[in-house]
Amino acid sequence: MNRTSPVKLDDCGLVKAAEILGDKWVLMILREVFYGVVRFDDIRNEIAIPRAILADRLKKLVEFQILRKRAYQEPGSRKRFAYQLDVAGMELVKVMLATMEWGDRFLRNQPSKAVFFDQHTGEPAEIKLVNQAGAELSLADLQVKLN
Amino acid sequence: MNRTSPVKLDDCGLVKAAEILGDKWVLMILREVFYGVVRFDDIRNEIAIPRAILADRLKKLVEFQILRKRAYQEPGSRKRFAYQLDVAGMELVKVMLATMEWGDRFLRNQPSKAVFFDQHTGEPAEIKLVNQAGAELSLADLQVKLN
DNA sequence: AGAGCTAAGTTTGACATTTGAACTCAAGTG
DNA sequence: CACTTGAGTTCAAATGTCAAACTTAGCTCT
Repeated sequence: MNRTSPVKLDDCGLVKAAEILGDKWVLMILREVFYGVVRFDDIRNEIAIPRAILADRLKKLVEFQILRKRAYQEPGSRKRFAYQLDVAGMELVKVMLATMEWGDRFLRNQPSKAVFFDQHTGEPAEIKLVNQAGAELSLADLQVKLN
Repeated sequence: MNRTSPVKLDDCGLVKAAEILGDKWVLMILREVFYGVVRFDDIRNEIAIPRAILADRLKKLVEFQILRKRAYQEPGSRKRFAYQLDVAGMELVKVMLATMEWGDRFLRNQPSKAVFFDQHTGEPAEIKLVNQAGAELSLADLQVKLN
């Protein structure tokens, strides 16, 4: 039982992350982009998000270099825009997969419809909390140290 | 470039998770609880959340069995309530740590103030995306299969 | 060249949520 | 018994969200 947390809000990555990722539309947009749905109207059709909100959130995601906006042209079609994963976006893969797994397990109570594999070996890929030896840990095994 | 995602919204754990975790206050409340700050007014002092919002979010978190509300009594003090992690809440550890790491790296651009260790061996604990052999994978190594 | 279509937005005004401040209420304490 | 404290509720004002209508630029068709 602590009365205060050991890390100040300004020094906490989770707090900073919450300002962007703590929004249901942001998470749903990112889901689409991870699945390769990258155009304004395609995203809108998928998740039924209001246009103004989608425009606003995409702008934010681009600002934070989670997505980048690129013009592209399909053969025989006019120029359009695609919102692709930028560096910070690609590195969200662990957050996204951990969240998806948790949601499947505790909110859907069903095995995930989408399973991810190492495309080189064909083995299933997993998110794990491990020590240096590779042994899996749970919350109770952890200890915090401060820098 | 896909026009639609391979998984329907209703079948997606991430979409369900977004309905709860897609809220900045929920993430900040959970941060506090993970750090052992578990009382209404203590949480409020830490993160400056409006009372009405805190009451509302705690209620939701209890409904979804992420937290549970317990009366307890400190010696020489009156009865109070604590919001502790429930089953689904403990299993959020990977989501929380992955999010914290990402925030430290891409939004703070600094090493995390809090580092987590395996308390049995003293080794640092890490969140990893791995194949069955334990080799680390990145987004580009992944392939999706559908159930 | 002009009319029409389409992707990607912006604007609008109604509706819902959030906010900070004030209030409540029950259980101890001096 | 008056006072404090933890854990909320209630309230009006500010802010955010929504669906529908509008805008704009670049093709395409004739």
